[in-house]
This record gives sequence, structure tokens and C-alpha cells, in this order.
Amino acid sequence: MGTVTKALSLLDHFIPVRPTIGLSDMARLAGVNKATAYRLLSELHDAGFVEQTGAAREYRLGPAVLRLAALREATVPMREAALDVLRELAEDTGETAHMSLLQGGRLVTTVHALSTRHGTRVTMDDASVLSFHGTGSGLAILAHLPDAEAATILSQPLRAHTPETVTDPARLRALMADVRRSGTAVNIGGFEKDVYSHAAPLFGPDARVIGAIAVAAPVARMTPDLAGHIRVSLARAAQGLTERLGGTPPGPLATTSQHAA
Amino acid sequence: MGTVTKALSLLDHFIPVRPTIGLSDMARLAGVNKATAYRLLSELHDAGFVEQTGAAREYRLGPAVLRLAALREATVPMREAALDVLRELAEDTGETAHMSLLQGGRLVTTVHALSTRHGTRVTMDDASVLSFHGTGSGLAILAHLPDAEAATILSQPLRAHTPETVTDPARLRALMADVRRSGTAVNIGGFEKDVYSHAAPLFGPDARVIGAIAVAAPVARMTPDLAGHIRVSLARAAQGLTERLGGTPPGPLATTSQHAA
DNA sequence: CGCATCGGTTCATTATTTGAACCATCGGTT
DNA sequence: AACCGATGGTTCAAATAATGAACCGATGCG
Repeated sequence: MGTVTKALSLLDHFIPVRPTIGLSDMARLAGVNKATAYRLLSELHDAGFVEQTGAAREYRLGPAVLRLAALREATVPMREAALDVLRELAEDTGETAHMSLLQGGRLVTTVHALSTRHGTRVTMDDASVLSFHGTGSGLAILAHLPDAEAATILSQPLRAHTPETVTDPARLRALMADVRRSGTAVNIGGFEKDVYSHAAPLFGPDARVIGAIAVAAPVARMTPDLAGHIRVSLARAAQGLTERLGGTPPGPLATTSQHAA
Repeated sequence: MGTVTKALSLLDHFIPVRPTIGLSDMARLAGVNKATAYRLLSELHDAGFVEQTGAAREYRLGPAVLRLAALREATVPMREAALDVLRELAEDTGETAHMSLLQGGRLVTTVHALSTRHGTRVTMDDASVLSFHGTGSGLAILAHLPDAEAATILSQPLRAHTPETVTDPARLRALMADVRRSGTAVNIGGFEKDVYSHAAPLFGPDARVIGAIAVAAPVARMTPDLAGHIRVSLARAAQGLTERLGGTPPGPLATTSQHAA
């Protein structure tokens, strides 16, 4: 392992529940000699990547990361990040992919990538408003929203966009539980007829849901194999996009234990 | 220079006007062998600190910095604190306010708040690098830096950004003395033409200067009354922000003694 | 075609990293 | 007070990793 990689790996040990680390602790956590940890931390310190608290001389992340993050944001705006992921998702699944974000209590489609593989495909408009109860994306978000907010939405009159739309709050809550269990949401023709969509949630830095990405296919083309493939790709894509957007998935285990390889 | 420092210094060459850099360019910019640059960038790539654009295989900042910045903010909510103060300052003065921090010997703009009162206003980029001698913020910091560090900076070639820029070390030292006397620094068109800026220093826990906040107005709008108003608001804001960041202003006895390599 | 550039790779030379042992210091315990 | 087990920080010979000139194939340009 190169020295640079080793130094940067030290930074991985800073996590929300352990934001400051002493020298000896760091050496133990990273499995390196104390002298090595000291030298690496000193170099990170000089570069502003870590700083020391006056009290116990413990180390914590430094201000340099703020500059880099600001520049990263300026370089790769959210939209472009999403486009990369959605294009790959559309390419991989052969179907239309899109991202929707929570904006002022409404769910708005923001970016989309159309499949190029098939003659018939689901088409999308950016900036259109989706319903929470009638779409895969909405359900994925609903399932990860704080109880109070979800309850508010479910207590409003729920319109049946098609004959297939589920509007019974009790049934919707059951679907939400399924989403939390499986990680992905499914919706068949609940918003537009003949559209079979899968969706997975996106999370912000505070582990709160900020939106969702979805893959929408014509019902006629859906098979168990394709559905399985979409679910796997979608889960991985959502996780990657959450990361690229600077977010953190919720749950006790932040970085590990996901079923996608 | 250690390898880690060298690798991290590569990241310094990403700036707002040059967000992506090719391998050869990076080697030239950083003054290292191309093979070295390649190896360092590869390690940074593996750690997610940079990524490559599909097209020309140029490098740009990667998503890892977002996670670190989010965690840094969770640990030390500097950005949020600064934003509060800067917004109030911008509102109070009707002009653009921004904060810059010392990072690895350079002065980097970190947060800004634009005025909403006027049609014309000074605009800012986060993460751009300011000169010490050519800006109000730089001067405010220079005036409170330990003698040795200030001398080092003043001994380097000082670029004249505009015809107005003061580059004579003797005159700069006189200005620094003024800053120490009055508590605020002033700069008129020394960095960008037609920008009239006031600045005040920020201090860290050990009473060392860590950065500055500034108010930048178009020269045409500046009056003695406005300048006086800005100076008062700025001084109060700087003091308040220093406090919120857990810093302490230097006491009557300027005990600037430390062991910097 | 020739020339210049690009990203990436190789390998003998060289300089940096490494880690066991070492301080001085700090808080508890006896 | 003496002791103990921590801590952050430092030293130096030995081992390892970094270095850079030269090279490769690809691409772009007149």
C-alpha cells in the first residue's frame, strides 16, 4: 500500500460518532505504527486536512476539506452527477431512468435519461410534479420520510391517477414497509397506464431522504428477470449517487453491509 | 517534502477557473515528474479524492471530499456559523460579505453572502485564492501573523493585480500597522478594479489568526458614512464569529511564540 | 508523412518511510 | 510519594517505497 493511500485511509476513521481521534487511537484503528501515524497526521495537518483540538491534542478534520468540497460542487453540480448515474442506469437496464427531488413538499422530476435500446419507451419531462402515493419514487421517499411528514401526506385526499392507483392509506403503509425491507419501491401503472417503475431513495448529508431515482419500463416488457436486474442496478446506482451527492445512507451501519456487490 | 504532502499539494492546483487538469499539465503545475504525478493521482483516485472524466481522461476532484466536508461541518459547524454572520453583515451593509481562511499558507475564500439591495454588487467565488498583499482580508491577516511568517510572505515577489495594488513591503508594513491600530483593514481596487473592501481578522482557540471576513462594495458606492458603518458592523461581526468558532481574540500582550517548522 | 503532444508504463537508482525503543508528562492507585 | 499505565511525541539504522529518464502506443495537426 502506498504512503498516500495509507495517509488518506486515516481520514476514513473519522465518522459521525467518532469525530475526533487521538494519536494512539488512530494508530490502533488504522493498524499502523504510532510513529507512522504521527508522521502521516503531521503531513495531513500541514495541508489542513486535519487539525488538533487545543485540549487533548486530539485530531479532527480540518478546513481544507471545505475548500475542496466547495470546488467539487462548482465543478460537478448535482445535475451532472445525476446524469452520469442515470445514463449508466438507462444503458444498463435498457429502460428510461430519472431522478426526482423533494422541493418544498412536492416531488419534482429533475433529470432523466432515456433508453436508446427500444423503439417504445417511457418518456419523461423534467420539472413535472409526481404524486407520492402513485409513483415508485414517491413511495420510496414516503417510506424514508419522518413519520410526521409521511402521515401528513397520507392524510390528504389521494387521487387515483389510474384504475390501478393505490389510494388506501393502510395499503400504502404496508407498501412502505416493503420498501424499507427491500430497499426499492415498485409501482405498476399507478401514475400512468402501462408504466412499470422501480425506484430507490436518495439521502442527504444528514441521512434524510432528499429524493429518488427510478427506472420506468413499459408493462409489456417487464419480466421477473428484468425486474430483478433493475432492482440490483437501481440499488447500486442510488447508493452511488447518494455518495456522490455527499449524502450518507441512514441506519446503524453507514458504509458496509449492502447486498449489492 | 513528504510524499503525502506532495500528493495533497496536487489538489491545490484545482481552482475555480481550472477545475479539471490533465496528467501532463498537473506534472508541470506541481513541478514533479510525470510518472510521479501519475502515481500520486492514481492513489488519490483510489481514495476517491479525484476522478477522471471519461472524455480526455482529465482529473477533477472526486466525491470523497464531499463526505469529509459534511463530516467536518457536523464536527465544527463553521460554515453555518459564518453564513449566519455573513448574511447579517450583507443585510446590514447592503454589500457583499465573505469569509476567507488560511489553508496551508494560502488564503482561500470559503463562504460568501451576496447583498440583495443593489443591482450592481461585487460577486464572489468560493474556493478561490486571494493574495495577502492585494486584498483587505489578506492585509488584516498579515497584520496579525507572527513576524516570521509575515516576513516570509512579504519577501516573496508581490504581484500587482491592478495598477492600484501596493507591492512595496515598506508601505505594506505601514498599512499593517494601521490595521493593528484600527482593527480593520481597507483595500481599494488592489485585487480587482473598482472593488472597495474592508476586512477584519478571525482568531482561533490559541489566539492565532485563522482568517478574515470582509465586506466588498463597488468603489462608486463608497462614502465616508458607509465606510464608517461597515467598519463598525464588520468589527462586531468578526468578534462575534471568532467567538462562535471557539476562538479567542489576542490579548493586550501579543505573545506570538510557537514552534513552526 | 513527420512532428509534437497526450496518458500511461518500466526499472535501476535513490531517498523516504518504517518501527522498536525511547522520552517526558499526565492521572489514578496504592 | 512512589508506582503504574496510559498519553503525545521523537530517534535512527534497516527496509521499503518513491523517483525520473526513457519508452510505448495513440491521437491530433500542418
